[in-house]
Amino acid sequence: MGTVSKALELLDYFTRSRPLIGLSDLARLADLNKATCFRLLTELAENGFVEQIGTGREYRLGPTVLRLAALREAQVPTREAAMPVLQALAQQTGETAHLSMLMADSLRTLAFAYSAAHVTKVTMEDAETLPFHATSSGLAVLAFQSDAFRSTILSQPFPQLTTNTETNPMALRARLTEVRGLGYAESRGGFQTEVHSMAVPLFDALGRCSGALAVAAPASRMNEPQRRLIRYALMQAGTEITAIWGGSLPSDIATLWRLAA
Amino acid sequence: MGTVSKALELLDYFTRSRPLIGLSDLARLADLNKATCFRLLTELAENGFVEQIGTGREYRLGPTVLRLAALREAQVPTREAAMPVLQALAQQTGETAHLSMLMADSLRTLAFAYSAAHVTKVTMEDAETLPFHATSSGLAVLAFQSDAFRSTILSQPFPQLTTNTETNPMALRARLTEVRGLGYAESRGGFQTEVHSMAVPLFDALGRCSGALAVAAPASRMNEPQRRLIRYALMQAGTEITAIWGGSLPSDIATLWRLAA
DNA sequence: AACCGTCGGTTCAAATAATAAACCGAAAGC
DNA sequence: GCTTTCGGTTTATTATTTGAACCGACGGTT
Repeated sequence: MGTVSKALELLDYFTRSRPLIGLSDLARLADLNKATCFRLLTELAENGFVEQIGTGREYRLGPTVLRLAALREAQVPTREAAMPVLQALAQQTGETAHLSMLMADSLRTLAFAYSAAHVTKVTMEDAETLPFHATSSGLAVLAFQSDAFRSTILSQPFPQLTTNTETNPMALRARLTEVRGLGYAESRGGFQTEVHSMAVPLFDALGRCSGALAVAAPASRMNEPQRRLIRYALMQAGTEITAIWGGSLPSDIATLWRLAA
Repeated sequence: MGTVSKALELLDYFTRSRPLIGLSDLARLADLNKATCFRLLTELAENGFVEQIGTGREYRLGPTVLRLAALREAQVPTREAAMPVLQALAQQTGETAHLSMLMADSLRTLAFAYSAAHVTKVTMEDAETLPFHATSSGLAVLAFQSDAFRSTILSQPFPQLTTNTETNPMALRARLTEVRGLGYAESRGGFQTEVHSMAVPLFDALGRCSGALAVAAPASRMNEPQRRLIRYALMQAGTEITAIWGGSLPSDIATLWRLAA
């Protein structure tokens, strides 16, 4: 791994629940020598990707990321354009909705919306990576990738995150085939016990599946009528976001989703 | 300059008017060997900071910047929180309003808002760097920096951008003193002929001046009543944004702005 | 259809930049 | 006042980056 990647990966340690990180902490987290970490942070800071709060204090993400994001959104409206749909989805289903995107071979949460319908809800405090094998979003996205990409992912070992996590590559392949046939994916406690979720794939302007839209709920509220409601709402919202992105649904998906309506 | 900075600086070549850049073009722009540029781009792409459109085509900013920006905004609401004020300012003055922030020793445009009042207006197509010596925003920000920072900037030679650009360091120092006394800065065609602008400094939670708020108009519309209106609106909006940012105005500025009202 | 320039991408020896351990002084905890 | 940890610095050693030349593919010209 090159130096540049090491520096960029430092940025990944900043999350909603850990927005401020000190030099020594970060060096430990990233398993880097403190001097190395310092030099990388200094370079990031010189370019405004991180900044220090007071004097000799912790680091946090800097203003440059805002500027870059504004440019990206100006060219490819993704997040802002999808937010209203995401919020409507949360409200409509009464559960937590979230949008994830494929970024450099890993699936990351890009945005989420809560519903006020219940006091208990699935919270999304971290901008953490969503494992392909254990989340409905991961399955939805993986199902619609190229064979090559899918095989690369499936050739790596999968951690057993809960007692319900499917880790067998053969069984996962079968589930992916099933997902392609249904047009949506489901996870029942595979990522976190007590959390069930459903997800649909999203497609960009080139017809590639570049993300997923999901609704996650406490297992206790996931009965059959609720599943039907969420499935329907997801397909509607998925169609909408794909359209906003200027993407087009593969014709078989379009058909599946129309039939489900 | 380290490898990391070289990679990060590649991102700076993406602007609103040049959102897609090919490998060879970028290598030329950044004055890098094509192989080096390719390796850096590959690392940036592996981390989602850039992406390629089709196959073997140009590069553009990637989705990772959105995720980082969302995190930054969650911790330090800057852009989103200021947008409504910025839009109101544009509408109120009938001219183009823009917000800039100090990022790693350079002042960059973070957001802008147009007014529909006139067909001719100052457009902000590029997210370019604002020169300290030739823009009202630059003067407003520089006036409120530490002596050390100010001296560093003033020790570098200034390009003569228009016939009205002030490039003499001594004269600039005098103007900065004047800006501190008035609580706002003005530029009459120093950056672009035919563009006059006025700006006020913005302050963050630690009392540091971290950006500026400006209104730019065609020179032909900048008469004395209009100047008064813009000055007043800027001070109002500046107070508001500083408050939203959790910052506090230096007492002398607060006094100046109150008296002007 | 042969030519030309340029594209994105690759190779490999040579050169340069990154690394890690030890070391600061300062501040915080005990 | 002792100990630990902090952010930051120094240094020789080491591994990575670099750049010229090269590749096949593509798009115009002639």
